[in-house]
Amino acid sequence: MTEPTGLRARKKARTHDAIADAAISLFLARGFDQVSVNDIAATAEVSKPTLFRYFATKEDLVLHRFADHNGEAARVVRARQPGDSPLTALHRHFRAGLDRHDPVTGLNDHPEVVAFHRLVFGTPSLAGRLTRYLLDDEEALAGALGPGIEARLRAAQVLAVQRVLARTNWQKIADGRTAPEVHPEAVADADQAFAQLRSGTGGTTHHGS
Amino acid sequence: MTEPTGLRARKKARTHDAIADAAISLFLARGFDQVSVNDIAATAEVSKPTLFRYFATKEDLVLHRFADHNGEAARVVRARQPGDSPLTALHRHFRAGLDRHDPVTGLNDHPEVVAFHRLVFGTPSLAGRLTRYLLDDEEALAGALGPGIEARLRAAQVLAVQRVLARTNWQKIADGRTAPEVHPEAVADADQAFAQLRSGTGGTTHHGS
DNA sequence: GTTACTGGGTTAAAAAAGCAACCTGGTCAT
DNA sequence: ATGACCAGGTTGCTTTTTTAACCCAGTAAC
Repeated sequence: MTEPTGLRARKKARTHDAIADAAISLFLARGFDQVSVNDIAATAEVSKPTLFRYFATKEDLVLHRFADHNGEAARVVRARQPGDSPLTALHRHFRAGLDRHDPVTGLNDHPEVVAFHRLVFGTPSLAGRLTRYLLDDEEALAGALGPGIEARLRAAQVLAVQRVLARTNWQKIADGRTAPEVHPEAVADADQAFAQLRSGTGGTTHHGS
Repeated sequence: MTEPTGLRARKKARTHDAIADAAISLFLARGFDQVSVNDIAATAEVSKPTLFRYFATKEDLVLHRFADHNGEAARVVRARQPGDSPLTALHRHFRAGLDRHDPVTGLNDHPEVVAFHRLVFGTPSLAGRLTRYLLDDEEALAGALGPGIEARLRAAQVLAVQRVLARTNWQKIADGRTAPEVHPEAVADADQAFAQLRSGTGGTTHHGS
């Protein structure tokens, strides 16, 4: 199961990281629009075509971290334990993210993470493209939940709820509070949110239907 | 006059250095014959064919430092000031090497350099190949000195003398003395050696003959 | 109102690197 | 002596990267 660690793969990963690191650090230092892709390529010591072979657009240089999580909700649903409803699995997964202070939950007070979030939400083109990622995620989740309009609706609701939860947590962090301090509220909010989702669906859709 | 520093050239230089550094440090740690080229390639994180694209033989992994100086004597002669004899130019150059403790003069007491010399002279295949480098150097110097057998003879004598000087200096260092301490003797030895060379040739061959 | 620059993104060709398989010459068992 | 193995070095093929040139959109200068 171990993916082959040849020279090629190792160097590819390093190049990817070098580009991403150069991009993020330049963006954080000077702002998204004040950095050209040429600057990034130069800093990462790769050519421009190489940069675009690793990242399709300038925005993706920032958003690949979210892209890595793409389809995660769908995966969680598909990999859930027999007997668990999709919502239960998603709830557990979000809760686990909270516990490990996963940045995607908004519950992370590392200065770098906070600055990163400010960068994303403070740059229109980034925030814009981020929503497109969410749409993909939503579509995948819908596919995992089943066919028909009902699944799509529920998928949209779930992701909307998660977005609000993350945004709420991030806001509290941005106001200067610490992650451990906010954690209990975040858990309570999540519990309430998922309970509300469940009431809407009745929680009737179980595995192996 | 600045040589173009493109990405390609920079990365090539880095790869070259990475291989050379990996090789030297492994050789110093375990000895020439106890290290395989596979080890070196793995440590430098390149493939074996790549290693051999940069260095023709395993020996060259050690000797490229000498190879870099290849043809130096010839260059010195060709670039000498008008009015200087070849011997004067070579003498001045050797003297300058002494003053800056250039490792090729043997007058360098840095532990790494000493260990490097011990490696070279203590490994037959290395010492052997080193003489081949000297032969190339000799041929180039002969070409710079002029045509005919006379130039060849003088070239051979010059390089032989330099080799003895370097070896003498190195021996004193190997005996535990410091480079600054040995420096005056080294200068005196060089002066005497070049004086002797001059007496043999009469020093009559001047620039712009 | 062109002209010219800048920035995001692409293309084609050539250099460089990786990989796997091979050749050769030694050494060491059986 | 035969066969297996290892180390130095090579070969052919594929993937990756560089390079330089280009396209298109905005925008500042004249």
